[in-house]
Amino acid sequence: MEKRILNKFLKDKGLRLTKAREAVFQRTFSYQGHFNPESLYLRLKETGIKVSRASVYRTLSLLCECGLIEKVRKTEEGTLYEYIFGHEHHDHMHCLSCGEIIEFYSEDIERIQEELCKELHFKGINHSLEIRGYCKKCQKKKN
Amino acid sequence: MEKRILNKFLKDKGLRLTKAREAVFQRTFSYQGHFNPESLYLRLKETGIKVSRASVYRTLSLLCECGLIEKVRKTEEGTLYEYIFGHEHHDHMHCLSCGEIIEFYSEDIERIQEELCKELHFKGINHSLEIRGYCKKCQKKKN
DNA sequence: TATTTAATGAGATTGATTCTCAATATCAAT
DNA sequence: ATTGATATTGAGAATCAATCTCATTAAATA
Ligand SMILES: [Mn+2]
Ligand SMILES: [Mn+2]
Ligand SMILES: [Zn+2]
Ligand SMILES: [Zn+2]
Repeated sequence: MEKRILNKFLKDKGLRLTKAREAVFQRTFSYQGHFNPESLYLRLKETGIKVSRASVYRTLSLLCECGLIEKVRKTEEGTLYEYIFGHEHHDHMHCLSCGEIIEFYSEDIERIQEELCKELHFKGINHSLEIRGYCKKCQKKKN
Repeated sequence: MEKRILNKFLKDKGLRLTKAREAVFQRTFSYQGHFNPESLYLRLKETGIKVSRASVYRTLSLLCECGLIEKVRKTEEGTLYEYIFGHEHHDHMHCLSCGEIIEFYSEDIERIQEELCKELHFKGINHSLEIRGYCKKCQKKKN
């Protein structure tokens, strides 16, 4: 399914489905979650697949363009991406201790945001909400 | 008032109130809003005040530590900071066209977040909510 | 003022990302 | 399958924010 989307996207833009792109795509898909370009690059390398960093970056841009993945935010370790195809929109809680990311969704928050936009004459396109703190596990560790 | 906080902070840490720090502090204060290190550095330079980039970065770290400013997020143009002393917590709408930043606050959203954290056994420390889209002005331009 | 120690600036370094460009792979027409 | 047109690749250079190094300078205070 994702492949179909990618194929159409590439064809429409006159781009080719090459081995490098295929490899990055597979690996991206295998994450089904959050990742950064460097870790993806290294995992490809480990597997013995030779794809240059440049191609990794270039392919991730394409995957963003066609809506299969999304930039989440910039971090100290580089841009965090997320595979979003088939995932509903959601927001994140981010554990400052272990890095765990908990996904959540609140209809109420979404609705209130829309109301606020209307009030302020702002045309909202998308948003990100990140709550930073400590996950259950890390709270226990501290005790 | 801010000066008093800064002074106490420096004294407690055995740090000195130097010209470079004073200059960065003044300039930071003058923003009363969002800025990045490079723009601050350039504005200092324009004014004929000689402070190195290194000192700008070092001083901004201190101002963060003592709670007068806060990192908002990393952008293509570097880390975005915000002067927060005396500002209540708020979130942002960010115009993708002109860059304008609209600040807003919703008690309801804050409350729901707390509820969600409780549900998910997450200890929330802080959060950021950014709504991206188009401001009133930029919506008009398009028509 | 002299002494001690923190702070500074210039420039090197790091790390993520992008760019360059010659070599290569892909595709479609033959 | 061969050819030709063109998109893609990888290696390494370039860029840019941020940090680090370290010799020199400035603050604090006795
Ligand atoms: Mn997610
Ligand atoms: Mn703000
Ligand atoms: Zn944790
Ligand atoms: Zn605007």
